[in-house]
Amino acid sequence: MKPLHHPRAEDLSIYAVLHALAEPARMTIVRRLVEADGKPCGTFGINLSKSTLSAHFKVLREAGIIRQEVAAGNSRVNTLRREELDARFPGLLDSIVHAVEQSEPALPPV
Amino acid sequence: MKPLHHPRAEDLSIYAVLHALAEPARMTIVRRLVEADGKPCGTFGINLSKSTLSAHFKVLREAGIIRQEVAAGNSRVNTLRREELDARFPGLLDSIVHAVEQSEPALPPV
DNA sequence: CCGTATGTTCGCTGATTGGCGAACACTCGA
DNA sequence: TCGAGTGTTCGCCAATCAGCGAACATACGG
Repeated sequence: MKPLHHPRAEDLSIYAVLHALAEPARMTIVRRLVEADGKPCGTFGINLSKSTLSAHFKVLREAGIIRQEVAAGNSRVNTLRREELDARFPGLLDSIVHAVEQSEPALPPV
Repeated sequence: MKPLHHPRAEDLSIYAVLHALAEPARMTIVRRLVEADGKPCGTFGINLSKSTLSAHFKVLREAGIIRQEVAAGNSRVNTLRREELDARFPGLLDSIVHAVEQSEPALPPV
C-alpha cells in the first residue's frame, strides 16, 4: 500500500471543503467519522460500489477533510483532520455537521 | 417584473446551501450582501456576463440563501435570508463567511 | 412612442461530476 | 503458493455545471 498525498493544512481551500461536503455519501462518511473516528473504508455502511466509494474518499482527502493512512494488513484507516480544519476554518466543521444532523435522520447503526 | 419563487425556510437543504456556496462568484455575492445587504444584481462588481450572473443568483435563491424582490423600476433587490438560515442552520453562514474572509483577500470596493 | 437599462430565459459548448465494472496491487491466512 | 479480502485506477456513460450571446420582457425617462 502506497501512502497517499495529503494537502498541507495551510493550503486547504474553503471551496474544496464545501464542495466535498455538498454530497450525501461524502457527508455520511464524515458523520460516521465524527461519531467514531479511525475507520477503514469498507465499514461505513454506504451502498455504493467500491470504485465509487474510493473516489469519494479521494475527494474528501484532497479537500483536506480526512486523512487516509496505511493500517495493518491492506486496509486504510480514515481519520478526520479535525485540529487542522478547526485551526484554519474555526467552527466550520461543527456547524456543518450539526446542520446536517439536525435536518436529516440519524444514521443507522453500521 | 414577476416575483420569483423562494423555497420555504423549513425546506432548505444543507446540500443545496453548501453547493451554492462552493463557487467563488456566488460566495462573492454573499460576501457583498454581508457587508451591505439589499443590493440590485448589477452592483456586485463581478466580471461575468449578465446571463451567467443571473444563473448564479438563481442558484442562491433556490438554495434559500438570498431573497430577490421586485424593487423600484425593473431592478431586483437581493437580500440575505439570514434569520431563516440561522434558525435552520445555526452558525453555518457565519462560520462559512468567516472562513472565506480569513482565507481570501478582502473584496475590492465596488 | 422610442430608446435605455435591468434581468430572465433559451440554446449551445466544454468541463466536471457521480455512477459502474473490470483489472490491477497488495497483504494476510490457509 | 494460492485464494480471499481490501482498495485504487482506468475507461466509459449520463447528468450536471459554468460560461457565453442572443432574444425577450419590463419599466422608466425623454
